[in-house]
Amino acid sequence: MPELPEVETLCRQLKTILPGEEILRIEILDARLGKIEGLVGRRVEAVKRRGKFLQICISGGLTAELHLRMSGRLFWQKGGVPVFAYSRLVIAFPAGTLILIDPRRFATFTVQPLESTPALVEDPLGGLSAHRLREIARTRRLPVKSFLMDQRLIAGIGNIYACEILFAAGIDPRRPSSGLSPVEWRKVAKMSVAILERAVACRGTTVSDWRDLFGCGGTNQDHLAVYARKGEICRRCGGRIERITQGGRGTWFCPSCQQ
DNA sequence: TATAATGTTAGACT
DNA sequence: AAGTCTAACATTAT
Repeated sequence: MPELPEVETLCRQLKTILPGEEILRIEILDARLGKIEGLVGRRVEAVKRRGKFLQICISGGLTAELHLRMSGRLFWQKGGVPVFAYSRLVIAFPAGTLILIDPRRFATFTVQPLESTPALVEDPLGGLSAHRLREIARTRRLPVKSFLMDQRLIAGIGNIYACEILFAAGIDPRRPSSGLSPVEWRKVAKMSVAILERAVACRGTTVSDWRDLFGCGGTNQDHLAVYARKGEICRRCGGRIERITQGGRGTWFCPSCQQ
């Protein structure tokens, strides 16, 4: 479910709550998450985002990393003991309780020493270098849409935003990455930053079930040009949006606007 | 009942 | 060896 803008939304909200809070209790409700040890009694020092990972830095040199994968959601509850369907993890603080909801159970939560997490290759929120993108892509023949979604290359872009970025850049998602011109890479870089920053400003895209930390939906779905719009009219050219499958995922695009 | 869903990855194949 | 593709993970909704 969550891509960079959604995780960034949660991160910004958690930053206003967690730093300084002591971890009072951790409840694991899904054994798939594994054992979590050494956190109770420690204090949250910072909250950060690393691609689609949410990092909670803990006193004593530990970092807890949460990845929501496809269906994970994070809720903040003040007072009471809320019981949601599909609750998988509960972390209690003096100020309230953090709850992981995850129907499909793909989410992961791991605790590691502070500096053991690898640095990102590129994070589009800090701006993207078109030149650098082109350099990474030079030897790769995979479709540019799959390229944008490869987390080892660029961190944070998932299926919705990859489709939207390529529409905004006017590029056919099937093009081999190595075949884009410098001008085209400049468009991709520029649109990646623009699309993601707007989505952050909108607090994410709620097409089915995304909710922020306080249960509110985002508003970026109002800006979607192609995602999940198969058969609908392209607002730029009046043609029809098509859906194809790439790497097992749906890709929506406008064949006449994207060449 | 079959398909697809905002993610990642192990293993197979080239 | 490195790049790319496929199936699998678990569950719900259409």
